[in-house]
This record gives sequence, structure tokens and C-alpha cells, in this order.
Amino acid sequence: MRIVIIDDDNLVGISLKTILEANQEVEVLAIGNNGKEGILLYEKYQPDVLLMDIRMDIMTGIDAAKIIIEKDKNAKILFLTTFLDDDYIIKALQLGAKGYILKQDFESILPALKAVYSGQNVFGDKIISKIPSFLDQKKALEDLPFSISQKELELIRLVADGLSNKEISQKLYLSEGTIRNYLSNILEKLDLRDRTQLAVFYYQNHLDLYR
Amino acid sequence: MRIVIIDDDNLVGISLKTILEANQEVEVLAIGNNGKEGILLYEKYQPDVLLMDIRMDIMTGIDAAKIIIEKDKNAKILFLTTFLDDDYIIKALQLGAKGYILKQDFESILPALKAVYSGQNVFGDKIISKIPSFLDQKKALEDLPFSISQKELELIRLVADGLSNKEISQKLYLSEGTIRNYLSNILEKLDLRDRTQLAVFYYQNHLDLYR
DNA sequence: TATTGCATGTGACATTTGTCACATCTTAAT
DNA sequence: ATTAAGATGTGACAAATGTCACATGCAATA
Repeated sequence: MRIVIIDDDNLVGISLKTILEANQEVEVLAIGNNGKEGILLYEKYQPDVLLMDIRMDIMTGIDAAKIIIEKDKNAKILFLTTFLDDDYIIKALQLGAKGYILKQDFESILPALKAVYSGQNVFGDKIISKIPSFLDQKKALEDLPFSISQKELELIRLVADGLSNKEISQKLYLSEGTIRNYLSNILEKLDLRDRTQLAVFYYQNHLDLYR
Repeated sequence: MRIVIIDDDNLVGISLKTILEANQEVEVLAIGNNGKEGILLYEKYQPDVLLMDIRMDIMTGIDAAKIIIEKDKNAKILFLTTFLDDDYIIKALQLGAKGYILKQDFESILPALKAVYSGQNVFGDKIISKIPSFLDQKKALEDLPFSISQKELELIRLVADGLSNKEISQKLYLSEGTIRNYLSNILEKLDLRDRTQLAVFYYQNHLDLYR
């Protein structure tokens, strides 16, 4: 199996090469340090699998993958990363990446590589559990220094529906001033500046999935 | 790696055993023919990985998996199937199955097994493409009576990040007045009232997934 | 009873926001 | 060259928003 490794940290690249080449079947053709090099090295060597970091200077792994897959839709790209990021996962899936696993999982890398080589897609547990539609993730509100009452949550939802203070006050049979005070409290608790940031908070934490 | 195979068709079970045991590391502890046997054999042998068909008489692989995982949430179950079914895929994922691949992919089975054994999740291509149902929603922006320019989209994203007009103007090197005018246009085009509704629109239409 | 806490409300205030009419400048098309 | 279109900007304005200090009333409870 001929592979190319791309990682910001050269040490990681070298270590991976050593680990992987301990296996007879693996041949590391080249090591690069950023997305641009990823593109060039992929074109030059046409590896069976491209093992690539996501966060990199100059050009990210995501951007590089996009370009590579545009040219070769059968490219097999396995992302290696040190942390989790919902956005990246979704993007990676959309691009047609074949996998997404944590660098820390040393023992997993080789099997993952082989599975990808054989045509499968591989994802780590923690990653699968990030895909919002399937899994139940913790309500972010429970991890806060201050607790949010039921009434406050109700208010947050109405803001996240795009209602104005006046509309909310009518809906809840409270005065507009009261709504403002409530909201002001909520914003302080959550360390946000205005209702738009509150709505952003709501959706980015997938609170809409728990209605 | 100690495994148990469950398949409706005994021939498949035996063939798989033969194929897999060609590899030194694999030991097939038992072969069963339906979900009920799957449960019993899993409990008896506590295999590293359970390779199981989905469609089976008496009890399906899904039902069996549910019971097995209830008792042992770390159970590693790899589903083998001959056809694709969205419902099953979703269910399997919800249950916590570690993978889902096609029986036809002979060469894939062993690598997939090893990847699962090492803690990863494995899915075939056709299956991955079924998963992100919520990704398939076309960009809502393209279905509008008016088109949204690139610059406008950029602005929408900044609003959906919770920035104020002043912050946006600084980021884009434009005057605050210009930002307001832009925004005013966008709101009219999208038939929205204020920036909060714009952010709501953005997230409810999953525009954040397409950055 | 007295008190405390909580929910609700008011009024004032500065800021931000959205709208509008119109100006300026550049670029492209005729 | 003239015109048209688009991008950018300004100033004025009303409305909405967020903050704050402080009131009122009610219920629990020490």
C-alpha cells in the first residue's frame, strides 16, 4: 500500500512513517507539511491513500482535500487530527473523505489505513457521536456556572425563533419591560452581548434538537 | 482476535470462517444463524467482534444488537448485509453498532474487522452516502426569487457569527453605513425583519454546514 | 409578624439597528 | 462621449434593544 503523509508537525510525519513502515505492506512515498504540498505530492505519487492533518498553515487539509477530490474523485483521503470539530467532520464527509481518526489512536491508524485502502470508510467513536442528527449530545445549558430556569429556556427558544421582545411579551402575557429584564439576565449569564448572539448560541449548541 | 459469526445462510457463515481464519490473528469461535443465537453465542464467548447479518428469521440482527448492547455497551458489532436500507443504517448507528459493510466486499471484511477491533467504526461508501440526510438539503439560497451575491453571503455568515455592524465593517474594511445598507437589502430579499431572524434562517437552513 | 426572596413591572437612558434618500466614484456597455 | 449600473458612502430618522435603578406584590418561612 503506497501512502503519502501530510502533517504540520514534521515530527508527527516521521513518527508515523516509522510506525507504519514497520508493516511490510506499507510504503511511505513522501511526507509533506501543508495542504499545498499535499496536493503536489498526491499528484506526483498518486498514492493509494493520503494520510493528512486538518489544521495546517498555508492551506488546510480540508481545502487541499477539496481540490484533490475534484481532480480525482476516487482519491482516498484519511484525515488525522488531534481534536474534534463538528464543522470539520461534516465538511470532511461532504468532500468525500474516507475517514477521520485521532492521531492519538496509534494502534488504530494501521487498521484504519488498511480498511480505507480496501474501500471502506473509517471513523472514530467520538467522531461518530458528533454527527448531530443521530446522537444525543449533552445539553450545553447544563454545563453552565449559572442554571437556566424553565422560563428562561422558553424565552431563549422564542428569541431563537426570531421573535421581537414585543412579540414575546404578547406570547407570554408579560410586559415588554419584563422580557427585556429577563433577556438581560440571560445574556449576562451566558456571557453574550445581544439576542442575535443568543440565537447563534442556541443553534451552534444544537439546542434546537431537544425541543 | 476472537469473533463470532451470525448469518442466516449457513454457507455464508462457513465461507466467512474459512476466509477469515486464513489470517492467523482471527479465531472464529462459533457460527450462528439468527439473532437469538447471536445473543446466546455473544454471551457465551464474549468475542472481540460480532459479525452479524441483519435480515434473519426468528430475530433480526438489529433486535439482537439492541439486546446485546444493552447488556454490554462496549460490544463491537459489525453488520454484514447484502443490500442497503436507510432505516437499518440509522437504527444500527443509533444502537451503537461499529460498522456496516456489504458481504460482497470480500477483501474488505478482514480490514474492516481489524479496524473495528482497534476501536474504529467502519462503513461502506454507499452507506456513508446515505447517512447525512440533513446534508442533502440543497442550499436554500439557490431557491430564492433573488440571488445572493458572494459578498452578501459573507455578510450573512458574519451576522450568523453574532458580530455587530461595527465589527463587520471593521472586518470587511467598509463603513458601518454600507454594512447597514447591505444588510437592509438582504433582509428584504429574504423577507426577514432583523439580523436575529437572519441568523435563525442561516442555522435552520443548515447553511453553516456549507462553509 | 417580620423578613426574605422571587416574579413582575416601570421609566430613563445610551446604543444599536433598519430604512431611506441621496451623493460619489468606477467600470462596463452603447 | 454618454449612459447605465454597481459599489460605497453619508446623514437623518424612528424603532428596537440592552442596562440600570428602583418599585410593587406575593409567598414562603424563620
